[in-house]
Amino acid sequence: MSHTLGIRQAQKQKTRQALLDAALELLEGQSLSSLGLREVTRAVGVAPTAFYRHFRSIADLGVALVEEALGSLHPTIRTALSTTGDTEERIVRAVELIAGHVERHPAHVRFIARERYGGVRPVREAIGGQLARFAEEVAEALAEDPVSEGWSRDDLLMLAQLYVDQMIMTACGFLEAQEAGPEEQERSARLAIRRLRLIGVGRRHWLDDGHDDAGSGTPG
Amino acid sequence: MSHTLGIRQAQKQKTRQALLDAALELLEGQSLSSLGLREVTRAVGVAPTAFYRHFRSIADLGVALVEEALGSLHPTIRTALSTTGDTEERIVRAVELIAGHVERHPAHVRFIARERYGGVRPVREAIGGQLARFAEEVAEALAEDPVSEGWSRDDLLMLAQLYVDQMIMTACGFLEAQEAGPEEQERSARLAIRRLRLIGVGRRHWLDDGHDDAGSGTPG
DNA sequence: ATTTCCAGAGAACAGTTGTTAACTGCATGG
DNA sequence: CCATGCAGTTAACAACTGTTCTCTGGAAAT
Repeated sequence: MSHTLGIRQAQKQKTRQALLDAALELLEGQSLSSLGLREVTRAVGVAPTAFYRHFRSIADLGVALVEEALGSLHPTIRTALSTTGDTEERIVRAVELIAGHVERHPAHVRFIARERYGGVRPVREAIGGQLARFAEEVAEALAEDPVSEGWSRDDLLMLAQLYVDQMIMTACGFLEAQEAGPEEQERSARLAIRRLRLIGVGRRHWLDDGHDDAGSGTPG
Repeated sequence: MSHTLGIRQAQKQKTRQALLDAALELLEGQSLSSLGLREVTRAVGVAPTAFYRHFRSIADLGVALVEEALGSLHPTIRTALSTTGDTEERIVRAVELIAGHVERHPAHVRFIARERYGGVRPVREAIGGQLARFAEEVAEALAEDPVSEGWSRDDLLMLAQLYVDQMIMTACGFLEAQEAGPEEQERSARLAIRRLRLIGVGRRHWLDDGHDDAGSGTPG
């Protein structure tokens, strides 16, 4: 691992990264299923056949892009979840964190939003897998919160998924607001905060009303 | 309107509908931005040039598909919102309604989910416009509910959008569950119900805690 | 009955696509 | 130092794309 990889491998990874970058840029104006192999190689300035040295197909490249866009986000989320503070503070912090991420990696966010239900099955599944991992991490963090006392594992996961979906929708909102001026971004932020607030209120009062759900079926 | 349109116009509309249907079917395996004009006409069994008699471009056809998929949904939603009953009953009713719609028009739902953040700008905007209309209708219905006493117009719209987004995500869940067996559909339904329940709890306790938000800025 | 109109057909255009094959040059391992 | 491996090139393939122009048959209007 610590061994500096040779000139050969280094150059290969460089072109591979160039392909990924070019693809991501081209994807700002279209979907993955319409992205052409030649289109990508042309943008990089490399022969079409060179593509096959790195990816089996465009779908394969798409999966790699998912890894790049979401894979590195796990530690960020973990640290964000472990920050202490007032409920309100944590909400604002989370929204700011999302806003920052969208501002720094807009193309990545757009790609994920676009391909989450996009036309390329393997990519869809890759994104779904990563989001499921996020949800589990959030659920884990929620479980350690004293507010979650008495919550079933199922309900915790439900709430975690709700938070993950909310995170994505907030990111999408910022993305749309980004090309509509800063005052729209501000509006998006305030909207996201209020949404999270409302979900938080629901969370704190979840066990107040009786939830005699006969279908939950998790007696353990 | 009541005038029976001539043989000429009738045949034209028939071809137009055939193009829409064929496109929708082809879109189950790809995104709109990769759908070819010739691909569609070939599926219908018509000359490629005939396409231009009905649509200026594929994007134009996409917008027409949005109209078809979402336009007819407004009355459904309005009636669904005006049904009376217990909070829990209404939630279950709503989820059942979504499940039924997905089962009846899976291709339409898939299309909307896929193109909401898809690669074709006019289609994205058409979907966004329709969803905004939905949100306004929901907000209107919420305003008449006694639970909404004391709510600001802004907060009502926030909640309405949350419900609309929830509707779409529930529909997407059913779509994914559809190709995974009935027990997965059941699971999706129960998950959606609990989500709506939690949001409902948050709604009922929204005004309990003080929300001295200095940034809302809607004094009028 | 005759003219007008127009949905759709047909052919052709220049470009594009993914994929195969055989190649070249250079970093690498023995 | 020399042989091997392999990233990237070149050329060619059949198939496909959107768009234009010209044409035709039959419904509609006069």
